[in-house]
Amino acid sequence: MRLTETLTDGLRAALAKAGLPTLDECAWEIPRQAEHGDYATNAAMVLARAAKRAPRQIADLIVKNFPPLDEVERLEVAGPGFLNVFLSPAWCAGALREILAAGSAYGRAESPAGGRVRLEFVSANPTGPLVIVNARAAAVGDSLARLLRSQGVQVTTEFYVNDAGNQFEALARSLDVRVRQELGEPAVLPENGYPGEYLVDLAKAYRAEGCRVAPAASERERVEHFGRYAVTRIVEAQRRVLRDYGVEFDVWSSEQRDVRDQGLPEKVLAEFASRGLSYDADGALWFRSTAFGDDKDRVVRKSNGELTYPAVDMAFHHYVKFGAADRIIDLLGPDHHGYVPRMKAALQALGHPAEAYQVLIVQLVTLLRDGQPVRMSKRRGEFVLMDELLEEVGRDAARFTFLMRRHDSPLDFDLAVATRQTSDNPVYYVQYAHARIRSIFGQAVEQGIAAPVPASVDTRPLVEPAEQALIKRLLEYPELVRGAALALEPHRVAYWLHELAAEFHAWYKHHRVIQDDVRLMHARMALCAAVGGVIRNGLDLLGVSAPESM
RNA sequence: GCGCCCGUAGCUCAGCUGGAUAGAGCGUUGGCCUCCGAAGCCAAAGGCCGCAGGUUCGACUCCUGCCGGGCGCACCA
Repeated sequence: MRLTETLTDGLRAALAKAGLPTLDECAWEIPRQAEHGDYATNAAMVLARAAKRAPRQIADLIVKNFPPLDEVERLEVAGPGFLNVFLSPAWCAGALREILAAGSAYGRAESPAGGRVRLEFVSANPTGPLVIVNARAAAVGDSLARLLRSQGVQVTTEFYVNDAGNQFEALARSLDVRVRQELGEPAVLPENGYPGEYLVDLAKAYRAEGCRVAPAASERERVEHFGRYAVTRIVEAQRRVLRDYGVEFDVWSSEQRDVRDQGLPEKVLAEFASRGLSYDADGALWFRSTAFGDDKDRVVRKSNGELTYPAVDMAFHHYVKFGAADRIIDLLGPDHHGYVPRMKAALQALGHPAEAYQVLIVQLVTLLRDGQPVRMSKRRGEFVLMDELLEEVGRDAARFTFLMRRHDSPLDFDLAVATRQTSDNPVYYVQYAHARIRSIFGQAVEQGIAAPVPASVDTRPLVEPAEQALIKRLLEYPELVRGAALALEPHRVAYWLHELAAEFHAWYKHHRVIQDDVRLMHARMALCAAVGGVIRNGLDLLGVSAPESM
């Protein structure tokens, strides 16, 4: 059971015993000042109105009636009515052994009961290579999946390939032109074509593989032929870069194969029609999204008979995603946020609760080098590519840097800082703490010192304030992970790890681990092992490695 | 014009769903390696939390209105 749950139970028992009204929710916080205890709650102040008594009076009653708990050394009432809890050092010492015993399971939910979540991210168009903002979305999405899974949620990660519609056609025609150019034929890119160098390379590959299009192929067949080839190759390349980044998707969905070919958009339109949620106007078919909070109604079938993109996406969400999950989370770029209300409207119209569809906006990334904006390469018609980023700064530094920021806050990514292998770079600071700990154990082995058995370590010698603080910090970890998963905010884990590393480095500087006092040495080795283990668990949630040495 | 996001130290950003005296990194200044990894540690300086109201025991946090920045407002995707 989590510590705050135990405390809440104790609080409720005290309230009952004192004849006070109970509390549905109890917020525990970790005070900034040590004098305010290890945990504090404002429960007495919250109850003041319902109980018709002064907060401090209620707090006093709670203290008097609080059941004795191993966890708690003493309770204090402070300020306007805060209830401050001081943990028992003896209990903390014992808890350290439990952290060690739990190992990689420490911080994971005990019971797997989190429902099924469909988590879509990156989903870059199959019209070119992945760029830096895709790397950010990949880091956030993958870490979210890890976080949610650690809390017992069944997560399916998904990359949705938009291999249909106008841009598919534009891509196909662009490749068609490039192939003709390879053959020495005069051909120019269409108005909305893709000018990137990569299509020239793709045309070369196409030729080299001896591919060809039937001479008698119709326009329609040419588009299909070149479009399929281009999408297949580009998606392959995207998948490869993501794999190098440590991100693998459970599902790669295809707009064409999984939605359009299944006739799902028509089914959704029929559904709308049968419920009176759509109407004809100006030769087009409109979905009455204003009935569900959108600011204007939306076209779902154009006057030329084609489906609009949102119509297809609504079908995808309703049938495919909700067909396999209770909850949908989409990570979108800021340019798509105007699109959210209509999707919400559609899903509510189709009977899904509003909270079952969540959208996280992953903001843009500005690339800097030593504080100066990195010039986009106009010649290539491209930005900074994700594989270039990985090559330059590496996977761990890239991921950690992205996860040091809230996803909805625009990010300045300084290549020079991320590349630098110094303290400027938070990822090395955290990894260094782990490597240092491994190094201590390596040193111990060299000196013929056996590591203590976690379950039987006497942790009582850990009496230094810095040691008590470290243990308490480690005890926060499960709640931290839970909170980060609940809020869908992986950056909390990154920050917390940085704090833990800082506390460890400071303690390490002032306290020797390997020494003559064997009891103390074993206790400190246990502490080191626990810190190292938690750092490893935390980094794993971020998809960042915990190196043995650096 | 309407909608969404963002204004916190010189810079980049946290602030745990409303708590007690505002946090970190970088940068600046000054210290620390005969001792388990100096990719480290210790210390100093640095703030009208954009502005003004409101809600309450209590606001960086919630509400309203301004100011400033970003992004959206298609029968594009």
